[in-house]
Amino acid sequence: MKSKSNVTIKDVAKRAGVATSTVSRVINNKSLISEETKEKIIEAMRELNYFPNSLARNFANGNACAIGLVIDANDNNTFSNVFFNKSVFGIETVAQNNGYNILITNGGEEKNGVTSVEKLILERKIDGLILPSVMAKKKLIKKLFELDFPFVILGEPENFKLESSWVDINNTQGGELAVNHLIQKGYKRIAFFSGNPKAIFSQNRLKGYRQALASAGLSVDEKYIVYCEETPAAGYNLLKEIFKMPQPPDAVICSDNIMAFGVLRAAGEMGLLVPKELGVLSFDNYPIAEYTNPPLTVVDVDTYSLGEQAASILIKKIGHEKEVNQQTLISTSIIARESTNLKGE
Amino acid sequence: MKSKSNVTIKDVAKRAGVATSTVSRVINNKSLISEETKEKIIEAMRELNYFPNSLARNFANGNACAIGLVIDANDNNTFSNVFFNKSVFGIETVAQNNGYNILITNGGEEKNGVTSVEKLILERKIDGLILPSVMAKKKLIKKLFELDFPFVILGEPENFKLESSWVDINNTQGGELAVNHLIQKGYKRIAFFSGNPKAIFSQNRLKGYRQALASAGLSVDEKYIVYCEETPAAGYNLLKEIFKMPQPPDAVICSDNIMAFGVLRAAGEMGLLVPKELGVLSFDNYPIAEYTNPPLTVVDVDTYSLGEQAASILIKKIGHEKEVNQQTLISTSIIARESTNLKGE
DNA sequence: CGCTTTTATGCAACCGTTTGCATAATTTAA
DNA sequence: TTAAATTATGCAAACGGTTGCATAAAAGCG
Repeated sequence: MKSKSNVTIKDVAKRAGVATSTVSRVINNKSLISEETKEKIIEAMRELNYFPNSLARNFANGNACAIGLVIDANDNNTFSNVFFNKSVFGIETVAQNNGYNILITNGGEEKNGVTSVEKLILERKIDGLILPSVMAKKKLIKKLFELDFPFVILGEPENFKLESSWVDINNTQGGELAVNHLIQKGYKRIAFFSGNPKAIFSQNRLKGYRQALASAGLSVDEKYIVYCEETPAAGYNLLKEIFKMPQPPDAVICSDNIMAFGVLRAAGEMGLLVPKELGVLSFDNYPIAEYTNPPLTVVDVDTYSLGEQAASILIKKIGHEKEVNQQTLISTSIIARESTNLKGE
Repeated sequence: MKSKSNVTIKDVAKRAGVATSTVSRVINNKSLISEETKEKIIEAMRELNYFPNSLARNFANGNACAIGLVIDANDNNTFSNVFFNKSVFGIETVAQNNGYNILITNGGEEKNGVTSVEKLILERKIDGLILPSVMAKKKLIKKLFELDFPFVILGEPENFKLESSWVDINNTQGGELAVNHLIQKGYKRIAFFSGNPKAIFSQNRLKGYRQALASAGLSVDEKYIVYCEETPAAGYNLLKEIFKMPQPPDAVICSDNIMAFGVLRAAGEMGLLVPKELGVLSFDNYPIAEYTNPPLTVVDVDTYSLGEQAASILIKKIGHEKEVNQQTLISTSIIARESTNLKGE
């Protein structure tokens, strides 16, 4: 059909006066080939401008050289999600370096009882799967085990936590880091404006928050822990609300930059000086974080590494029949900016 | 090698008591098959839980069912770039619906005189290419023509503008829209804070700006047109600078949200009321735009559609031997917010 | 120096589909 | 009623690699 009359391995073999198997062995540098024939073959390949047809190779080898990446069908902001994007970049880089392509798929839809992910696997389009924890439903994971199909979860999953491989940001450590930074700067009454309490990352951050306060010998005031949406409006309202308390906090940890944005605005309106009278710290380092007024101290999460790790674990799994499961946590770090600089150092 | 002992077309044929060719014809619903055998075959496929092996299909058909997407090797922010991401989402969606995968590749590196893009093509890993205009260098495009390989450029290119297919945001119309909106709101002296003057999109926006002013019978004050980096600092400095003029502008169009951010901060410090004393409008609608103080009026560019268009043009090209080249412009629209609401309507 | 071991290469089957051509079965035309 | 046209299906050769097995040549050994 689509011919373009291309050079094949046979042409190379003929030209070099050897069998196709020998050429194949040179391409894959397998077994022992004498230096002499090797050079002859490489020369022939160059002369004919030969490139191995990857379709034929994949077919013969029975692997697609592709890894599937499930995206959240319900979140049509997935692609404007910085968290997601940077990890995709990490995945992409590692995959590329190992000769794998990325195949993005919508996790949701089901057709005649077969999900699109399942179809991808059964049609042999992918050799492994990376999926965000929100997509790691029991049913799908069971299916993957059944098919003995290699996969890695992005973010700590709710189910099969021990039986499967996953990579996550060390949110507990991040929560500790946030509190320790604020304490070290001189803040004493630290509130926590959390996102969705059902999300595991929220729970872990809170865990770190509690641990760090305990280690510092400070008590946890449950009224200082509040859950809300990750919007500026929520941050704005929450700050105004919490300052009605007889003893309001002197610092706030926000689970999101956008929320912190609202907190800063509210502080401005209330005439509260940041960082003198209120420290503000947020998880994640969005591009806007350095441009807020004052610039925002953040817990930086390295989602690029997250992606890198996920991909390299997956590729290892694809290679070896049985691999021990692996759970990896990526450490966070503080980027200190003006919003928590209590002593004006 | 990697067996997993899967059901093949032969098993289905045997089960249904027909030849493999007949099964194949049912899979591809080609030529005429009697309803009777068709049903028999479909039944057999269901019973055996058969899924066609896409590796074998791709090999037999000689197409990879994949489209390459070149990313800018020099821009390691590519993946945090909202513009880019939304268009990728659009490309992805269309590709998926047409049975194509996306294969992302780094445009830059060259090895033994062969770029990675070229390698992808020669190894038959992709059937078509989408590349951003910054990556559409003369050398590469010539190569693509030589190989008669289908491609679409994302953004108006500098070279081969007429010979190749491309899709872009209608930046000229966007520039007009911005000016018209401001005029309609009652602003009279409109400045333009542009990005890189060498970028074609900047030139087009400026063209629209001039055209709209001319249509409205307003003269263009060249001192109102300034180029700078797309950072808050640049916007901040530029506004302070321009207000040293004897007759400063009463509105500013920024080529980027981040720049507008700096302009708003400078206005705040200078005691300039937005929108009463200064209208501020920006290209692009970042998530922060609705959370600035006051919320920012923007020219919204639909990069999702941009991606969709690019992908569907490419897929058409892949299908038909020769297709007339196509240049498509995606219209922009105004999202009016408080920052240009001069009359407090 | 003959025999075993090692090294280098060729032969041919195989991977699972697709498809041109041949043929059998059925319908149409005259 | 028979030849021609149409419809439905099968046969087998591709597609371009990879790889187990066989074998020839070279090296090592006693």
